[in-house]
Amino acid sequence: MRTTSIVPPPPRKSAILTAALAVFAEKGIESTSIEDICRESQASVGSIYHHFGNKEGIAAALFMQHLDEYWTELITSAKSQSNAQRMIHAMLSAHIGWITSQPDAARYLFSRRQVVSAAHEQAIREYTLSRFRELFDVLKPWFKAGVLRRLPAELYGPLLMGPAQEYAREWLRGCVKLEPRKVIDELALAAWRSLATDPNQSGNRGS
Amino acid sequence: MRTTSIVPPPPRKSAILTAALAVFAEKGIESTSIEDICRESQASVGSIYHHFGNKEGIAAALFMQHLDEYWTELITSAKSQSNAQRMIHAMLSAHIGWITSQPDAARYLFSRRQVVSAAHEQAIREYTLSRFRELFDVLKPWFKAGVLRRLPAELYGPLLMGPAQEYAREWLRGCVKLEPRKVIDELALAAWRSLATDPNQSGNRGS
Amino acid sequence: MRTTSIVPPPPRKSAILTAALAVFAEKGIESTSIEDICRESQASVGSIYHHFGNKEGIAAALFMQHLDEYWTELITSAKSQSNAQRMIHAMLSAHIGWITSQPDAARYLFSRRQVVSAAHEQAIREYTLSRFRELFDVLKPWFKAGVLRRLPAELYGPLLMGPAQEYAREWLRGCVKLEPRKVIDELALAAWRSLATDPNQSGNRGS
Amino acid sequence: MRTTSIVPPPPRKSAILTAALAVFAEKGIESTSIEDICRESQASVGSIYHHFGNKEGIAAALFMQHLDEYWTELITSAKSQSNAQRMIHAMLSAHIGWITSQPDAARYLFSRRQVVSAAHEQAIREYTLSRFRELFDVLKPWFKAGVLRRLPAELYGPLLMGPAQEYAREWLRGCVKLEPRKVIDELALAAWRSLATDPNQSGNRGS
DNA sequence: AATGAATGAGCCTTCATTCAT
DNA sequence: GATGAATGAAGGCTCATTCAT
Repeated sequence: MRTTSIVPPPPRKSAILTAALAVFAEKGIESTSIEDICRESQASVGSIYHHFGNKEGIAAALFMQHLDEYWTELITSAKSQSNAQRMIHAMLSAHIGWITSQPDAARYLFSRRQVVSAAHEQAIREYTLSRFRELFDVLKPWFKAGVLRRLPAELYGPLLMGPAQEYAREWLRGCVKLEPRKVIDELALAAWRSLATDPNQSGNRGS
Repeated sequence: MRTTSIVPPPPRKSAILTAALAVFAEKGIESTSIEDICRESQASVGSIYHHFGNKEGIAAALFMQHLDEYWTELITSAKSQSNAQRMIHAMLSAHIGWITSQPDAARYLFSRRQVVSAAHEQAIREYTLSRFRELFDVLKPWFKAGVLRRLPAELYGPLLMGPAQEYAREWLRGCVKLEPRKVIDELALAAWRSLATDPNQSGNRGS
Repeated sequence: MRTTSIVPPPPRKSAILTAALAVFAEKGIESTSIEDICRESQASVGSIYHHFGNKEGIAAALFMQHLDEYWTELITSAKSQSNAQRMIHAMLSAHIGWITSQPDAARYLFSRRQVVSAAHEQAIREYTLSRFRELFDVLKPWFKAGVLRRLPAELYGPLLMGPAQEYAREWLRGCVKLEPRKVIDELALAAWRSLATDPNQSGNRGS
Repeated sequence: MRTTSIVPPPPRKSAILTAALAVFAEKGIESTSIEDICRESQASVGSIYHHFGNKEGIAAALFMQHLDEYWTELITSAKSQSNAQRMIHAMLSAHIGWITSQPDAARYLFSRRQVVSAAHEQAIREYTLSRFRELFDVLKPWFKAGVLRRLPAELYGPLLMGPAQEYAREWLRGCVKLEPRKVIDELALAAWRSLATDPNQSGNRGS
């Protein structure tokens, strides 16, 4: 009886994705050659094209995978709290945590405005919008209670995540010394103050 | 005697810069070929190399030129105010105003993480840092007066400009309907709340 | 006992041939990829290689099969007549008829100079020559009787079939409106006039 | 004073065309790689693309150039005669002569159905049609005089040139021993008999 | 200053073919 | 018999850059 006690090498397809992420994160999609990915993944050119069709196929698969993980973590963390201010803090914490634990994925998703094809661009936008709405539903009670401010929809993203994104971009580029962990509270505070009706309240009102 | 005693910039050279900005903004530096710039500028390959040495030469010249214009505008606007909150508002206003009036330059500077060569990268970082300090000097009185909060240096950028940058990126990509003008007050408020010791104060304390 | 004592051709194998003919006829052998044939035939790559060894194997099998059908029809039609002019007419009729009823096969055989490998090239040439001789034997009496002209051997093909081939090529390319049926008589007449000793005779002399 | 007594090497562009013709004629367009053309022409890849845009660009330029030469020769030869039968003979003679003197060009134009792109295909068809009409004008008097038969337009090409084309294809493939010169009279006779109202007349009627 | 022909390394992609299951 | 993952050589084409004029 074979028990395959040795874990089989990760199937080619995922090896390619892993390799691609590393190289994409380092040099960007455009500057990454297929050969780079071959070298890093130990796969042949043919194999890559067999699984992903073309370079953009890899980029898109990678993007969707990590985007999904990111959002899931973000929303999960929000749902785990029952107070507006803590929710916001949890999200910022999750955001910074995700970036810290998966810097390559973060670099790939956020650090550069990667040009995934127009077709995928659309899919990504729709996906993002739907997750955003999901997140909004979680926060809805606090909007209704007047704890969080009513604003033009397109401002929520920037106010909530803008500072964190700006910080993250710098950190991911490696030119920031300040530790991410020590920054969460500040970023969360900024987001809270920007979004709260009364920035001095703790957000417990309503509960 | 010539009417203009100062020799006007050679029309070719500036035509090339103008063309380059347009194409760089649209497709990014990497995806832009010299031929693209030829087409757009009506100049020949040789002409471009004669004036700029190589592609990176164009990119760098363009980058420094617009980065300088941007910072000058930002700092000038800050200096024109004598109240912390108004300073912050003026800066956000200048930021959004600049982006609105020069979208291509903004796209080139902010929308993608453009890879200008390592050599210039360093120069750009130093330049940015020095202008940042200049800006800080303008705000220094309010820090001393306790109106603005003392924070880790690397957080000021994100808190002040993060939301605006995040919004601008979206707007520059063309997928935001909300008018930039209508957003300034909110972004300024968010920055103020994030940076002020007491977000409810107007920032006049101290003067 | 099975109803059909002769094992029917494996459906896969013939499905592959059918698919290959369609694609070869449309794009030519060289421009057809194995994957094209897979798509068209619903067979897997492995299956194709199992049955035919390689691409050329398919091309050759297909070529011989249809070449054989073509010649058989041509010769049979000639044999069915007992008068030189009618023989020629019958052949032209068979030629045009075959092309009309099997345009893909005709396109494959005639429309382009398909490059089947040198090895098969030789086999094809020999086969063609032998069938040509067979055809000649049928016409031999009329040569002996002086009804048909003695010419350099290599001219019989062109004089007999040249106009029809030229017409067929155009028709197969789809840029001819004139109906094939209406053209047979003319082509047959041209062939007759070209080959007959006395083009005004009907070809009955001698019988 | 430099007199450039040595003839300057043919400019790159025409060297490329010459080389391409040789290789295309030998292996066909599809089987010819750009590298083949580089080797044969001593030009660099870049040079080729600079002048012709892509492989098809070379193919098209080559095709038009030789097609034009061919037709010009054909029509000129027809115009030089004042008798229908001699005209036909002259055309066949020109056809065979052209093929003999420029076998590579002939192989390229006639031997295989080369796939020049759909766009050029159209241009070629139109060009051919216009030259065909030109040729027709030369023959028109003999049609009016009843010396040449009225037939469906699409049959003239096949009847006039079909046998010659068929012969030429074989000769160009190198598998015909019969000398082209000795064949002209026969091909011309066949064409004459096919097209003449009375194949036994010499075509002088009317003059 | 300006032009554009020439260069050649390098990139993305295709494709026939093999082979383990 | 059938499947499809894997391979890697080869091809078309792009592009930054040089240089003679």
